[in-house]
Amino acid sequence: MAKRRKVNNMLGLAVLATVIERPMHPYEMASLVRARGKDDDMRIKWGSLYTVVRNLEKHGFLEVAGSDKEGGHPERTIYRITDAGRQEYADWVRDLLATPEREQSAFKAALSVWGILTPDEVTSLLRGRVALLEKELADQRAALNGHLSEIPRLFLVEAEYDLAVREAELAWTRSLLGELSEGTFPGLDAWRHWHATGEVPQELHDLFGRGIGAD
Amino acid sequence: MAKRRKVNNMLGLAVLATVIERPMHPYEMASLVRARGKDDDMRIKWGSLYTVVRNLEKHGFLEVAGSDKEGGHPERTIYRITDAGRQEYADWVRDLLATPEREQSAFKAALSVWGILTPDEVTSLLRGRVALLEKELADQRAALNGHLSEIPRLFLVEAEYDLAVREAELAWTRSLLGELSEGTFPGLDAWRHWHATGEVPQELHDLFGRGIGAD
DNA sequence: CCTCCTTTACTCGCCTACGAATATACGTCC
DNA sequence: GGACGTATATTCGTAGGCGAGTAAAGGAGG
Repeated sequence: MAKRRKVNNMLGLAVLATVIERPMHPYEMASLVRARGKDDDMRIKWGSLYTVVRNLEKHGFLEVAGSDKEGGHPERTIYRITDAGRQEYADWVRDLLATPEREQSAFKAALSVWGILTPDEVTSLLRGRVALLEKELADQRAALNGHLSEIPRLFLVEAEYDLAVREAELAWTRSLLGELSEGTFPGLDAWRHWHATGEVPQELHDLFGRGIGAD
Repeated sequence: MAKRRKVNNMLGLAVLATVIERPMHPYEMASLVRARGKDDDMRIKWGSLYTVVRNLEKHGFLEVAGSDKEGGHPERTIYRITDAGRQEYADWVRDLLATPEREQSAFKAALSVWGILTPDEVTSLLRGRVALLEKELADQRAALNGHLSEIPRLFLVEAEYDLAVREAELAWTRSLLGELSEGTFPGLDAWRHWHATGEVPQELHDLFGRGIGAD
């Protein structure tokens, strides 16, 4: 049901996942997440870290296990996960796995308004996107294969998932690009004409009256 | 380059996309976005709307075109897009189209820590996810086909994109689920053993010493 | 024509997110 | 050994996000 969590920030999940091992101070949690390469999944914002930890404590998912003053001045506070915290953690993961969430994508938003650019410009921009994506994906795939040789898949499924989804994105974009550059995308002329003359072509005209896309 | 925008909220893009047509007041922008079915892409948060509009004005992308007092008390302020606003709008769209952004997904985060659940529970949760996803996608596909019969594809690519990506997600999840339920996913026994006895299996043991996933 | 519900339209205020500043310890290179 | 860069740890300020509250207007029943 994707209920609203007391602590919603995904960084909180990373914190719980880390501190469940043993009590530690916030900075150490972040370091561990980073060391394990999971910071790629849940980008660490240093400003948020301490807020999130404090919130987790406020809601009883963490508790202070003492504070460490030796060495560094900044008096580090050590946190320990509580039973409620373990509960919340597992529950959260269950929820995330079971409930498909519609995440909003920037690219999708851009596609929904691409009409303000000319088809030719769009084509060239998408060509750039595809090139970048190809390169990124090649690197990503190489990195994954490298890791797979020393780490069990159990700890790498999220990377496999990410790769699969991005590959689908690439494939889709490529096919769209094909339609655009070969001129088979329907309405291309009207689109071009509209930008050239500023006048709305007949076939689009009535759509502007009511809301475009309205049922 | 994905530069940091003065106004970063995607709702701002929706606002610009709407107010570019003609001057209007914030509520009308939101209504139009909703009427056009684009609220699916950029979910409208009423609290954010006015903040975003005010910010767009502060940065010179919108300007006040007068205020309307007739009728409703709440004194509506009419905004008009400026040249800078048109510029920013096009620029923003260009940027979003050309630059693939790594969006962080909740599902991905969950997959990165799925190990705390037992493989059997994960399997059952994913089965649920797949079922939900199938249903949602069937609806989405039907809706898209319905729209395609009356609206040019030009205004529906973002829906096609979304569908394609979510179908890839479904396919990937299905295949993972296959491996899990047929027992072909590597390390299943170790995983199960770990949860049953609480002891870390040999093959995972050395991974916990250093950071898992560290290079 | 009075009541009540919905739609229109916006404001308020809390909470969160996070960049930037801060401050010490720890090497290391000349 | 002192100057300087980098890693360790945390606090602070504040802009922004957004739920919830407010309030008039329009319309539908009785």
